[in-house]
Amino acid sequence: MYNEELLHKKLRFALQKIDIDVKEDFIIIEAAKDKIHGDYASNIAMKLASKLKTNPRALAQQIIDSIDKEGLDKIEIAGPGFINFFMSNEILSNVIDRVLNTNDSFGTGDKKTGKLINLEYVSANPTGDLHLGHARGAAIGDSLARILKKAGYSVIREYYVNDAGAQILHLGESLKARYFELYDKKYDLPEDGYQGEDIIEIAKQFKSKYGDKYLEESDENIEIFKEFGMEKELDKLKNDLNEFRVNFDVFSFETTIRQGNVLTNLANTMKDYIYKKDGATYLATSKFVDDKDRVIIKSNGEATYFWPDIAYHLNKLSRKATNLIDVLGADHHGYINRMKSALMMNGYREESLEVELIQMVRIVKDGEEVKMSKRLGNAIKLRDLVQEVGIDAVRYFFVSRDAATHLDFDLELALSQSSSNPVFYAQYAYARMNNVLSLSTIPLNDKYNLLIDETEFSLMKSLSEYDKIVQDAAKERAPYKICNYIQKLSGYVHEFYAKCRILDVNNVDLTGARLSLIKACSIVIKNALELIGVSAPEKM
RNA sequence: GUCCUUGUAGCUCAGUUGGAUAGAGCAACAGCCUUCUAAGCUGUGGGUCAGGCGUUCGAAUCGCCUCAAGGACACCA
Repeated sequence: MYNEELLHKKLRFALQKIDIDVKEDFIIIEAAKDKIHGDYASNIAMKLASKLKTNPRALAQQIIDSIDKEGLDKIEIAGPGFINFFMSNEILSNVIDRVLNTNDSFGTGDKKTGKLINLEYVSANPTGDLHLGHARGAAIGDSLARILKKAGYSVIREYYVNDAGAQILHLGESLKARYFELYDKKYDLPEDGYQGEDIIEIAKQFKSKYGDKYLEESDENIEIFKEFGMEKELDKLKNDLNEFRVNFDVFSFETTIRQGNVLTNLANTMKDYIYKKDGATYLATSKFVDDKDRVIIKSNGEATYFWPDIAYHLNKLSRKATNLIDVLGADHHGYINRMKSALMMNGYREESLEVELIQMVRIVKDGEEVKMSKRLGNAIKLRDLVQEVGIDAVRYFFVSRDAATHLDFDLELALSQSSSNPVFYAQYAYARMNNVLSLSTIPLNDKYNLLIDETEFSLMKSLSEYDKIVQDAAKERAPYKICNYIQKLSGYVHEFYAKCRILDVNNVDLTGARLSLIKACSIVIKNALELIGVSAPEKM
């Protein structure tokens, strides 16, 4: 049980004693910002006073009188009615043993029963390399998956491949054009075709597999180009993502989803909301939470992206997912309510789908924005960026801020190995702790009453916050909170390191206790870095 | 025009869901290595929390209005 939990419980019992019954999350314990306010504080007396129309300080006194004071050095009323808690050293140092005993699994939350989260992210079309926008979605999606699991949720990580649309046709034609070029034959690159270098590379592979077998001009062989191109592109995506430490449990293909008469059946079950107008088929999403109806089948008979995607979301739900989370680019904003509406037509709650919008990444170079276009093949690729600045820096950079905020990616800063990068700060803290531990021949001990320096208390309090941070980050779908925590803990580590000499052969007891403390710190830093997919180097 | 996101120190961002004197990191300046890694630490300066009105014991946080930036409003994906 961590400190906030303990105080929470104490407060609830105290309130029960004086016949006040409140909901559990009405009680808020917060870490005090200033040391003169103790270690933790609660505003419960003020919140209750306005409800019960009594004096907050008097109420606070009543609560204090009836609270169990074990483990507390002091408890006092301050300001307008805050209750400040001063924890005993023994309670504060409990966390060290808790970390050392649980090790890697420290911070793991209780299993959330009856919940299965399906988390879809990246889902980039296999028509080219991943660019920075995808990379941010990948880093955030993958980190979120790790955090949710740590917090106790069951998670399925999923990638949706649109292998049935016009984009793949363009890919096939672009590949065909490049293949023809290798034989000095002309095949017009379609206007919307892909011009990236990677297509030329794939064309060479195509040639070495099939030779000149598919050089006829007819349109009939386009399928073979589509399939070959997609397979190669998808392999590349998987490789890049894998190297970026981003993984998936399931790849779902559009062609598989709409196999057989899935869409016909769906049209049947949803027929009450489907109508024809101007030769197109519409879905009456505006009957729910959308602001207008949406086309599902164009007048030329082709399905829109939306239509099979409904089938896909229903498919995910049919696999027992209780919560769907889509990590999408901010430009998909208009898509949210139409998909929610479609799901509601099928009897699901609006909340069964949650969308995390990833705001645009703007690339800035020489003070000016660099425009990206995947089609023209001039986009900054994830692979290139990773090669320049390393996986750790890229992942940390993309995750360290709220997904909803715009991200200016300064190309020069990112492409130069810069010591101002916060990831080094954290890794350095870890490496330092690790170095001291490896140098020492003094055994760890649990004489934590010897740890009385300010910086040591900061570390202990920081460690005991970890459980709560993990839960918060999971609940709010906010991986950046882990980064904030890492910075804070690393800062305390550096402060402690600068102020307190750890290894001292003349004081084995204190040294042993300090070694236990820094061992715990190194475990938690590594643990937290793992949640955002960043490595913890033993040496730097 | 409607909707979404954002607006906090020169720059990049936090701010524990309404709490106490608004915080970090860069950048600037001044210090700290005979001792476990100076990729570090300590200190100084830096603020109309975009602006206004309201809600209450209390607002950067909640509500309304205004301003600014970006995005979305397809028989595109």
